[in-house]
Amino acid sequence: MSAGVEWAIHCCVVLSQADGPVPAPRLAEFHGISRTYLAKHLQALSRAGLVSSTEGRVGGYVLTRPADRVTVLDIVLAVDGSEPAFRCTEIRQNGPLPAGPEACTRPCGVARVMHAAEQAWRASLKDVTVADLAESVTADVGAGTFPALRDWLAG
Amino acid sequence: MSAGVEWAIHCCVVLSQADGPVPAPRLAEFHGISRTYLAKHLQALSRAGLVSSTEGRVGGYVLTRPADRVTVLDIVLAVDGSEPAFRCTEIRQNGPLPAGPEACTRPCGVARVMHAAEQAWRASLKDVTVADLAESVTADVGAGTFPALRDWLAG
DNA sequence: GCATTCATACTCGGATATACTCTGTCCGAGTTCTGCAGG
DNA sequence: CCTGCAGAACTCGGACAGAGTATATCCGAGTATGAATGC
Repeated sequence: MSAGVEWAIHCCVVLSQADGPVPAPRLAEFHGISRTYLAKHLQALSRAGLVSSTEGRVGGYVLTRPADRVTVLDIVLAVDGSEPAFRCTEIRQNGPLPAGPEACTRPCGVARVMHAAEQAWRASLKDVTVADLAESVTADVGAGTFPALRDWLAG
Repeated sequence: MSAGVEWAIHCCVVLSQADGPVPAPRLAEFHGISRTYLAKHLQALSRAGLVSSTEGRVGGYVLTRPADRVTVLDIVLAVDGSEPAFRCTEIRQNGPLPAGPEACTRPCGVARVMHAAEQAWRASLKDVTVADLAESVTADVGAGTFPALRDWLAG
């Protein structure tokens, strides 16, 4: 899995606590990561419609939806792509003893199992929102975190 | 996800229905895939202890355990590695406003969510055995499939 | 006819090239703020 | 003092290299078979 997913999720949590638009370089500096590469992933979020970008001197990124309407799954799919991890190549239709296409009216058992597992994975990610993550931050490192963040963003 | 996972699973299903050892080239020919590359993945299964290899003229691969004791998760982890897909880099400890290591007594919320999703994925794969897959094959393409397979392997 | 020996053919296993995606970077297009000149 | 304008600085967006991993391949080590040979 792409490491940019982690960056994107953390950035969304920060954006949910910011008052106005936050530029990409500021987000990168806050997390101590590469400015230019983070910008690439933020572009992916923008293409997916999760964040809205404004240009100009006071521009930056803003969450388009309320934090409790943005799921972790949304972010993961936006950054890593929405294609399933497992792609069935139908090898049962190859070789000297093939199961003809007419006999394969539904996906083979292997594909069904992998698909079900991916659905379970997605369902688990869909249950958690950015708002939930923000709450967990305050629970983990203290309630003063986000006010300090806002101060740092303003200064 | 590696495409070799699909190959390995199908090969395990075939091995569960074979009477004796099956050589890697035979498995590759049956599925219409690369001989040498399949051999590499079978080596992974051998290292993981899922299959046992015998050399010599009548050698080949055999399942070490009964088919109903081999889960799809076992095969996936053997081929793709057992490391989790998501690796937390603890970027909350970076930047100008870091959450010190002393405040991070447990994994951050993001890591917890990703870990839970991966657990759900693994649990789903662990529920299905090679025996279940073999049963689904007979249900999908007919009961005469495996006898024909055994005939082809013998011939 | 039977045991022994040897050549052989077949198997697996690891070491070796290539293609593709992820990672990281750079520069151009566009927009807003700010300073200044003029009325 | 207010308004209009021009410049500049800052922003995003897409196009451009490098590294790591998945893909594909080859050849060497080892073993059971089978035939040939000697008794």
